[in-house]
Amino acid sequence: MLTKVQIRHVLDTMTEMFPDAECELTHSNPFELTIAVLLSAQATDALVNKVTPGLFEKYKTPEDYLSVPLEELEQDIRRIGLFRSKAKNIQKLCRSLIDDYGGVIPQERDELVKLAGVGRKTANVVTSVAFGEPAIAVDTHVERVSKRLALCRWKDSVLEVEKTLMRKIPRDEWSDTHHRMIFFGRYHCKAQSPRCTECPLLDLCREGKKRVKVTG
DNA sequence: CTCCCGATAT
DNA sequence: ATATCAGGAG
Repeated sequence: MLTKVQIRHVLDTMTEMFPDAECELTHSNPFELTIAVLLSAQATDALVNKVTPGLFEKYKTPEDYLSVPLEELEQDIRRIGLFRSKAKNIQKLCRSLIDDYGGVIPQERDELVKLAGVGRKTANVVTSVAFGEPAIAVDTHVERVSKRLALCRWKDSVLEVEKTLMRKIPRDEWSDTHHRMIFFGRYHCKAQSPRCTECPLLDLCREGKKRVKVTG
């Protein structure tokens, strides 16, 4: 585990590398953001962004998503993958938005996670990006980067990773750090071929040192 | 824990 | 061919 000074160094380095890191899912309101994040499970942002422009043009309100047969919505999002469960969740989500929330995405995380297809990670993204509430959404990138850099323990669950990061990072830096860690993981500390040899954090990364020794 | 699933990189 | 992708439900 890293010291306080080392963690400060990690945060500052990521800020230098990705000063403008932000949500890359295209959206223009909280409802579109929620749909986009739901669709992004086990899919790349790039692919989601290819589908959502047409989707958001066709479906603008919860009522719109409920106005077509399930099979039609499935075909509209088929390219993203996991399309059957996602289409079903979208219609269930829209039904409860109309029935229980006045057709509007709720701002509280405890309410968001009650929506179909919305778990803790998606809820954290929505509260943070759409409503400006400090949060750290632990996705595959944040988990991988946190474990490689020993910001948390290797065996930690995603919930434990989130708690650890919230404890070690100042609250007013949660959202920016969260996005910088995603960029760092997506473009630099990648799952398959991480750029360890050109990494400014290699000296405090056990995983990177091991990897450099093996691969050269 | 398993299952859902197509697109893309390696 | 296989791993991975802004996970969540059962």
